[in-house]
Amino acid sequence: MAKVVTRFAPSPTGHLHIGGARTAIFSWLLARHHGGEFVLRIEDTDRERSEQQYTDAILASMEWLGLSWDAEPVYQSQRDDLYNKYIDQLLAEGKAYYCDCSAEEVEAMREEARANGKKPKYNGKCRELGLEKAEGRVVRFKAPLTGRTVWKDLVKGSIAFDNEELDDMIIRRSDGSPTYNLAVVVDDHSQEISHVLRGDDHVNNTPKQIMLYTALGWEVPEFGHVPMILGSDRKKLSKRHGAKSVMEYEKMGLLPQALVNYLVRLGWSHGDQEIFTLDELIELFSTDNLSSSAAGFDPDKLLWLNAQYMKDSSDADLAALVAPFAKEAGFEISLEELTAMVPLFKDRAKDLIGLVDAMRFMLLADSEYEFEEKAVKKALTEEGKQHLANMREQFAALEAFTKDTTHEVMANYVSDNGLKFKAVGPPLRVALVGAMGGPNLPDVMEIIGKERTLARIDRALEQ
RNA sequence: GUCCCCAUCGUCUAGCCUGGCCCAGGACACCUGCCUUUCACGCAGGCGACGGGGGUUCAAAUCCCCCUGGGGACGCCA
Repeated sequence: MAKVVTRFAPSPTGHLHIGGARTAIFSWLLARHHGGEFVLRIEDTDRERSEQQYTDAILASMEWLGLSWDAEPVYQSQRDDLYNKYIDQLLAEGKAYYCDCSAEEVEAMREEARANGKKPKYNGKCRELGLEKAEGRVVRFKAPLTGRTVWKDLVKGSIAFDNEELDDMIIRRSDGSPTYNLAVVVDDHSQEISHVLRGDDHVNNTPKQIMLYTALGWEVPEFGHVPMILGSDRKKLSKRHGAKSVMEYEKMGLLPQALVNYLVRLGWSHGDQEIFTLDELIELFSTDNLSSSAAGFDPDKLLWLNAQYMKDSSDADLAALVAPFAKEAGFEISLEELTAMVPLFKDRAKDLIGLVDAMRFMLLADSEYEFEEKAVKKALTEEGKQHLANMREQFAALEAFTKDTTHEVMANYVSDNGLKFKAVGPPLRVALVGAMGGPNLPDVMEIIGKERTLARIDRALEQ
């Protein structure tokens, strides 16, 4: 196979959404799998809606996801000369023509076609008029009137359109700027793109583009149209489904690898495997096992995957990951301390914000962590407090204050007094945690240390 | 309206091309139990699908046709 070059071509009119991210990932994987190149193109020809801040945000999201690109991004807004060169070429070769039909006229043609039970389209009025270049005239592509345009789609298989369905599209606007389909073809060709992977919504543009390639005498690239992502209810993805930008998932505390893994798995599979490293993905990826039907987005499964990645992270890595979230929540804590705490909590949260939440009682000062009323009532009874006071003395006497020694104190206290663990566990838990849930007590004590353990017991005794 | 695409558990999917190994496998979610001082995690089990109808065949989730349903596109947006 010739060199594989894929691309991702976002238009900077908003943040990078998960749908776009997914096609970007597929394109990236295809290139990496073949040892080819992955390039970026910013489709900013819509000057009204394009903004630099969105380009910056999209690139930042790409980086966060780990999708490296191989050359400086190309900006369509800076290539008018190139587009014009080819539009002029088509004009010179009689494959395009000037048209002076007004918007109202064209709209009337569409209405008429629709009334006749046809697909609404421009009727070719100026096609053979031989109009000269003039202010306010657009350039239209002289599309074939008969025949069929067919291609073998990488994900959907053979797709065919009757050329009769298509009209003479505008390739240069009256203000002189090129339109999307023209610009895309010129760019994909000039950037030597071999495989175009893009959203399903472009299927209808493909025959038009193929015609342009043919008219320009260029080789047609491979096309693959990835189905879109729907909400879990199979309806169009919207805000309330969690149709968010990549950036929002970053803010929620998702790991980029988990998001990538989830998105890839949504519409692509390799047998029963659910979790893939990036290297595995690169090695296994093929458009052959891309699904041709739309996929529903399931936030629960995404979270589950994220939890798996958190569990598999090293303590140091996870600590570095949560650090900004802890800070955001107002906690000043060193990376060392976080690294020590994280193993107790890593499998108790599904995202980094949840992780900070789980650690909250420990992060809070001894004078500030809160007691849950219900738990206090249940565990800090007179009897419970008595046991607490007794154990406090033994903890205080400990020289080495570790999870082993504290556990030993508890175990001995239980057996010496003929008690059940249930008699001392809950009160101590409420004393240290403020609630009934949480990690193993000796582990907690070892981390917060003797002073803080005693301080917390003292506070509990006052409840 | 016209054209294009799609159709397996609630959701993501395996199987479909190369019919029999599938009274359909895995994962998430859900339910039950186990583990545990608690909450999670984990483990074990359970619930749960080939959209409908016709063909072809000894045999169809798999091949063919029709229907239905869903999505997309029909711009001087991308």
